[in-house]
Amino acid sequence: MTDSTTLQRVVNRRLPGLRWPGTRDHPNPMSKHNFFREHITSRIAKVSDLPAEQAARVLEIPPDPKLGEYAFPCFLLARQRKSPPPKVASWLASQLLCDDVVEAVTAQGPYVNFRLTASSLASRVLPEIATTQAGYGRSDLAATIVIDFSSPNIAKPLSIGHLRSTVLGNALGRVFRHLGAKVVGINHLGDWGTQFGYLVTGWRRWGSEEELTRDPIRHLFEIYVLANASEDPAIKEEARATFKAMEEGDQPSLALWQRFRSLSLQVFGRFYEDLGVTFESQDGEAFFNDKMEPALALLAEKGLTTVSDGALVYPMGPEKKPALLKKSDGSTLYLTRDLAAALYRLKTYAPDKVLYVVGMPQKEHFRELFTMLAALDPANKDRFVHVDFGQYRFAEGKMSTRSGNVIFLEEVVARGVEMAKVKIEEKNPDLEDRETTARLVALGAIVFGDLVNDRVKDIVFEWEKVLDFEGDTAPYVMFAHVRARGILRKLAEEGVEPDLARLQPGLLGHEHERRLMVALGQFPETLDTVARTLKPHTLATFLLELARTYHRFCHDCPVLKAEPGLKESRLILTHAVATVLSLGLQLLGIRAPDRM
RNA sequence: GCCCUCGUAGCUCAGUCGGAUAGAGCAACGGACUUCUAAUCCGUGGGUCGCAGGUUCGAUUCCUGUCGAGGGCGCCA
Repeated sequence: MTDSTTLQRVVNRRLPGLRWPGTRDHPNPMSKHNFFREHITSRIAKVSDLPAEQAARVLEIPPDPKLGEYAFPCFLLARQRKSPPPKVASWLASQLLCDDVVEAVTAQGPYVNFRLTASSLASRVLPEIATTQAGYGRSDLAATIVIDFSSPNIAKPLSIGHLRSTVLGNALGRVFRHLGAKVVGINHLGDWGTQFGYLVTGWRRWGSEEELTRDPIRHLFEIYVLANASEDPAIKEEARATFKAMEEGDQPSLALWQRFRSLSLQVFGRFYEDLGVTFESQDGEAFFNDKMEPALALLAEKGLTTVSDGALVYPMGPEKKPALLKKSDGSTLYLTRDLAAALYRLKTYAPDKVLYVVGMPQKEHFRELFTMLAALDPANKDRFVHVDFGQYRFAEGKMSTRSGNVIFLEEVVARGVEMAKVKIEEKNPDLEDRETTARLVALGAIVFGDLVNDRVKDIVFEWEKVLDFEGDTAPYVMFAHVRARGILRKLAEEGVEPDLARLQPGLLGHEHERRLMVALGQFPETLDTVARTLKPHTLATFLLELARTYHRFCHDCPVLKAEPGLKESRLILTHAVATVLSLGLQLLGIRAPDRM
């Protein structure tokens, strides 16, 4: 019942700005329903005969908030009227009178700037947040979205490289769920292949129950490395034979494999729990073992495959560049498994979109896969998206598992937690449950430090940066949240709770207060941008900006000691900020502590 | 050789649809805690947006070329 055009319809109605990679249209993200925007553009339309829709398309946010909340560039209008833009701007400004929404209309060069009244800002934004709470910014995107993410290899330790796919997929899933989509998270585990022949062979020679209990992944990895590095042809031969036997259902070997798999899942599970990562399915490559032949048959039926040098290939594009589906010895490949998996997912979940959160190096692989899927069914054309991302590297060069210069996730977390404990000792030694808070802070810093970067870029790994808790970091955002919670707590002790009935919107006219409200009002649009671009870093930078403004507010605008009326109003504002900071972090997979 | 991505302050990065004097953080220097947590705030210095063309009233943004970095290119995943 759902196909990509249905989604596009749904998306266009609900989120006009939502554009999926690979599509041609560039609808204006800012045209999303927004009271202030509509108010301003409808008034411009009334006096200038420029359609409101067109005015909305160019209405922008001024570079300096001092200029106002919105700005209308007059270049288009100027051309229509054959008159210089600054002249048109001052004419337009003179035609637009202030009202209870717009406090000042000023022409500045070719722009007309609009400054909103504090009372309209406050009465539009604050009640909405107060009533919707953690549901603020929710939408009803009626779509099913499958997200393939994290997908580590079993029996190997997680490295910092696994972090990207995991946190990106998690954040995207959370945002889409918030926007109303049904999200199917899939951990497509690397749990099959010749490597497991080596692992089982190695285990039979060097395996130790004791070591396996103590640190399963480390032990299995040692064995794997040992077996792989071995020059002994007998080991190589045994490994090959073992895997072949596994494929044919050899019970003793499969039992071992099953055990290693579940031990790995247990270890990964602790990390996923920390990050609030959940999956609807953890079916890995092995699961698709028996689903490849039918998939290949489907392709063959349509005459899409050919045989070349004894191998089964799919010829790509006009140059017929072959994508290899079956080796000349008859064994299958990564692409074959992904094809089977994709078809299975289509059948099982009937998704509108399937996102693969996988690194940039596999771009070509997905291009091949998506081309084949589109050839099978034209409806698949825009359904599949490779959410690609850059790699972690050192300033000196690349990380490489083989040469051993990798950073393991476990170590990053451990050092982060230690660092956070030192910081707590120094800043807030009376804090209860320091272990938990230190963990939240460290994990937040690591996750945020990743997500704050545009995913297409490589990330230079530096310990000092990962362990930094000041400046543009998760702890900075968390601390703003902690300050807000502190104020709420103090006032609660006085018996004062945030109460919309006591909001006096006209009093929140301080520059910091205005900026806070503007930012809070932009939260829903920010979520749409994340969904549209599949780039959570927009939300991360939004949160930094909101936190920064709130820290300034804390510095200059006392709540407890404010006059009656202003005090209650600032309390409501503080509550709204706390709500959005905590919600925003949560959508990134980060839990915000109440104290730190 | 062909294809993909990136290049913005000393360093790490933002910059929305092409729009106003290109913004943060770190590092450096100078200020602000008897006050709701100073993991904070304020100030100073720091830029040929890799380079050259093109499109445009207007380009960090779009196009072409070029240089630099990284990645990919039939029997790995």
